[in-house]
Amino acid sequence: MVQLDDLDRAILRILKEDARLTISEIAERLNRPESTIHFRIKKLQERGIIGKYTIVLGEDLQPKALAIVYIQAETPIIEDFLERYIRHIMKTLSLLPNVLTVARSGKDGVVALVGEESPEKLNRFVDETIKVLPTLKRVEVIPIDEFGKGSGLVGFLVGV
Amino acid sequence: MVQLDDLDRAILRILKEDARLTISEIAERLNRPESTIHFRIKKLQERGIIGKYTIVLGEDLQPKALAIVYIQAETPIIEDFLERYIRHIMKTLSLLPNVLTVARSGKDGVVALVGEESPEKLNRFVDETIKVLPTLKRVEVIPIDEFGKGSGLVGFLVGV
DNA sequence: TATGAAAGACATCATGT
DNA sequence: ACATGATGTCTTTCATA
Repeated sequence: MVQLDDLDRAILRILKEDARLTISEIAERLNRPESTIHFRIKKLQERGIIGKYTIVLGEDLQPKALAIVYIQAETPIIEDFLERYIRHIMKTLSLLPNVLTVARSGKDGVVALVGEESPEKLNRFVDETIKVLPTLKRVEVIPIDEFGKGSGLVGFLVGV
Repeated sequence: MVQLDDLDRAILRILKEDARLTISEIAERLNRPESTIHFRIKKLQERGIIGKYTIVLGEDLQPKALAIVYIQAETPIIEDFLERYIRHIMKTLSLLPNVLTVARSGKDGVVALVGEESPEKLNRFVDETIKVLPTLKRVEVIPIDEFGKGSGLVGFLVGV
């Protein structure tokens, strides 16, 4: 199992806020020697607790209108067809730049997080790209109007 | 407007992959002088196109079972009550560590991304913490079983 | 595992093309 | 936009506890 002490957690929280702080700065904030911070971070990386370092893009590049789209396919006679059809939908959606996330939901479902410049474009996208997919039992669109927690995820997901 | 040329985009893509690469390494990959890369990155930061540098936590710290939970509140006689009630729900959920994201959806809706160690715990959480909220018209649980795109978001959102 | 010190690598900045 | 060089800072390593 994963064992983290207070120092590890403190370091992780600081890096989450700003991964570009230097070891010396972190050391200063936590009142520890640089070599200790360096050692801990190295271990956290080796243990895979720090998965990777990345950037979050700013608001200018983020889509202004977001929605979660839940798709449910009709259950066909042949079970194997459903499986391949779901995979196909996921693959297709994944290739679109305005589809930020694609995930499977149960045997016959797919959820996607979709972003567009405006609510109108978003609706059009859903109508013209998703609702036209054949043999869908259900398409549910859940608009996202304002984040209360985790708003950073858009800048994290959006591509260039 | 946001204007990015190919070099900017190339740099952003590289930093998204690994924000700890040195300027010299990036310069080498893109066959450009270090000074140019340094200049571009500085500009990207100043322009707010690079919002922040952060870390993504590894799988060990991530919840194994995920679901999107969509809550719709009953529309009350007094309009202002709905507004405050929705805000209250969002605030409450935001404080819970296993609630990774909270967002508003329309006038009467809240969407949350919830994570737990196991599907059983996840169900229990939904039953005991969400479904018990008063005056809900609807609670929809969309399980997330497997990511096709954007899987990194869990490690990005999870706390320590 | 923690620490201190020392060596090497790096970012940063100024200047000029 | 690119090149070069000077400077100071940071990372990294290693010896020691």
